[in-house]
Amino acid sequence: MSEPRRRADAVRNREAVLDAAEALFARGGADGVSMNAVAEAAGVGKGTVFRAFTDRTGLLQALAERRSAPLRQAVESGPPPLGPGAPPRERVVAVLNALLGAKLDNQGLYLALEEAGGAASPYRSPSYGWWHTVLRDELARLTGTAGRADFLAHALLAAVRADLVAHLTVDERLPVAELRRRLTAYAHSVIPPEGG
Amino acid sequence: MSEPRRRADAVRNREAVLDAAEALFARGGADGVSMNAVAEAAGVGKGTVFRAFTDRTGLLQALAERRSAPLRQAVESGPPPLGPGAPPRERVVAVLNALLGAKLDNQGLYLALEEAGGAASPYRSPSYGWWHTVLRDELARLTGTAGRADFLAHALLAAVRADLVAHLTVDERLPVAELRRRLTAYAHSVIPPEGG
DNA sequence: CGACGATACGGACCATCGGTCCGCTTGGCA
DNA sequence: TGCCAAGCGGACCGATGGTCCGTATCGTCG
Repeated sequence: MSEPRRRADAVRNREAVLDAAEALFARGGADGVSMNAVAEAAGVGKGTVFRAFTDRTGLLQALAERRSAPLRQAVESGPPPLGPGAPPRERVVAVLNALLGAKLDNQGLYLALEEAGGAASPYRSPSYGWWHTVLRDELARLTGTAGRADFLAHALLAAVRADLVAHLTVDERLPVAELRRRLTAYAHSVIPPEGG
Repeated sequence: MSEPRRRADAVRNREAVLDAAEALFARGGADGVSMNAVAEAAGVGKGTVFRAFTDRTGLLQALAERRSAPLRQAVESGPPPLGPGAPPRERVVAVLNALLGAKLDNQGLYLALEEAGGAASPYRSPSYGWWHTVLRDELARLTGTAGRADFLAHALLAAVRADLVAHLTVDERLPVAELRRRLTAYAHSVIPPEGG
């Protein structure tokens, strides 16, 4: 069961690749961030990148994982309203807004991550499952049927998808503050009241 | 201003390509439908495909256009509840359900269409704009502020995105009837009441 | 400390894909 | 019937994700 021990240089390189890729996404946006570019920026061979992350999707997921770790931590065990304990309505809205924030920073990364189809569909990533579970469980405390909470969670997450967010802020030039306001209003109107 | 007249063989070939591509998507799903494959299946050179449709996105959009023309027609000038005239709530729900139906048939096509990023983002296609306008205008009759209706329309459309639909029906094995029920319930709960 | 096997490196290499180019063919009009 | 613009097709191109394998390095054990 124990992991077979990783060599020191492998660990070091993995970190370097992660850093380089993060920088590339932060700087240029989504385009131009090819695996070749990442390897070069990290000062590492291409094979090294693929050994560390299996494929492009693996790299993107690891990257997103690292970037959103604090947020997940806050949701898992931080103080309300993000952490457990707040009334369901408030917590769901807080989580959605936090997620929106993550997509706004890291636009390039999340665009790349959600673009993939087939086996790499965003819906198949463990990360999506995690967020969906959090929302669903919280919503289940408000709605009668489980199926309802389940679909509602999907719908709410769909409203903060990276490409929609990018479209609204970049193409339509909707100010971020306004976007936040609309998302919040929408979420409030969607989430059923306390009385089920 | 007049279109420069198209040669007969060009028209014929265009149709052949459309048919071949449609068949490919209907049969195999999204994968394997490369431009090369389409050209070959149509019994036509690759250059011909690109002259007729400019690029891959053009082909996909033309394809989707053709497949959904009757639906658009029905929404534009058909009988209620899909056509104009029905109460906003019912019409919006009807349109969403119709859209869901279109994504369920033609899964491969819509998956391919929504996968694209960058300049070919689904949100930049005229088709999306059209559906969004329809929903927004209808919703605007119910909500106070325009911005609210606008975002709500986006959110509702996001709930029937091809990859989400595929995830629910294929991965989660959610029966189509159940999906329809949940979508309808969700839409009803989201759309503000008449007095809104 | 030396040596040996497992692990990792790197970049040449490969297959595939969307898209372009251009010499040849064909349709349509006078 | 002859001319020429419109169209054809498939070889070709550049980029990309992913693989392969000879070589270098790590870490351990005697």
